[in-house]
Amino acid sequence: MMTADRLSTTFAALADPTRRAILARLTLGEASVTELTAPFAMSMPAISKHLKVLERAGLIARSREAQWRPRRLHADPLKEVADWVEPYRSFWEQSFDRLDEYLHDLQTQSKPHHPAKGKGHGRSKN
Amino acid sequence: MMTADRLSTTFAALADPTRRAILARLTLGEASVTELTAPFAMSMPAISKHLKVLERAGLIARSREAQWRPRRLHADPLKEVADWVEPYRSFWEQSFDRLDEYLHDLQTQSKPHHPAKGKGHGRSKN
DNA sequence: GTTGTATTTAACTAATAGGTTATTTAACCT
DNA sequence: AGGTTAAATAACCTATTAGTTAAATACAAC
Repeated sequence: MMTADRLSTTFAALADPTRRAILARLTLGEASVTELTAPFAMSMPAISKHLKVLERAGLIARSREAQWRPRRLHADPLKEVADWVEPYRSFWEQSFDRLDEYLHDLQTQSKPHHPAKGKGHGRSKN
Repeated sequence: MMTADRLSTTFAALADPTRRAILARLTLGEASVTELTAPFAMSMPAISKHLKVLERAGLIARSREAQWRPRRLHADPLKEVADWVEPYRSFWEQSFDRLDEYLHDLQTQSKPHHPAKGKGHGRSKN
C-alpha cells in the first residue's frame, strides 16, 4: 500500500485489531498515549506508531495539553467506508452467494461453456 | 497482519484499489482470471495473487469450467464490515469532531489539567 | 499425442509493516 | 539547574506484500 488513495489508507489503518481497539476506546473520549498503551501488551513506541498510522489516515487528531498529546476520534473517513460497503448490502442480504452457487450448478450441468464477458447468468444489479 | 482475526483479514483485503475493483467487477457476474486481468496494467500472476488474497478473506469463490476458473463474489464478510462501522455513524453524522474540538478548546482555555481516565468531556455513547 | 489456451506456482526483488530497545525532546515541578 | 514524567524518534530486526519473469500444470481440440 505504497502511495494510495484515501480509501485504501483507511482500510489499511483498520486492518489491525490494536488500531480498531484504539478507535473504540476513543469513542469514550480523548485519551493520552499512556492511557491508550495501557490495555495492550506492547511498548509505547509501538502504540505511537499505530497512532501515526491512524493519524495519517485522518481517523484521529492530536492536541496538546502540557506534556500530554491527547488523541481524539475523527470519524469522517469511516463515512467513506460505510458509503463504499453499502452497495454490496443486497449481495449479502439476499444470500446472493448461495443463490448464485445454485444457479451456477444448474448451468454447468446442462450447458458447459466458457465464461463469456458480461454473461451475468441470471443476476444483475438492476 | 500475520495471523489475524477475520475482520482484520477482510480490511486488509479491501486495502487495495485493484482488489476493490475486482469485487466491483464481480457484482456484474462471475468472470475468468483473464477477464479480471484485462482492465489492469498488471500481469496475470499479479492478479492471481490478488485473487488469492480475496479468496482467503472469503470475499470470492472459485468454480471450475473446463480450463477456466471463474470467480464470483461472496459478499458475506462485507456484512461484518458494515456492522463494525455502523456504531461510528453518530460520530461522523453529528459533526462530532468539530463539536469535540470546540468543547476541547473551551476546556483547555479555562481549566488546564492532565487528561484523566474516563474524563469524557461532555460526550458519551448513551 | 501434440499444440494451444487458461491458470497456477516458483523464484526472486524491493518496499512496507509491526515490533523491539535505546536515545532524545518537551514540559512540569521543586 | 536537576529530576521526573510523557511522548517521539532512531536504529534495528523479521515477516509480509506486491510486483516481476519463467516454468509447470490442466484441460481442449485437433
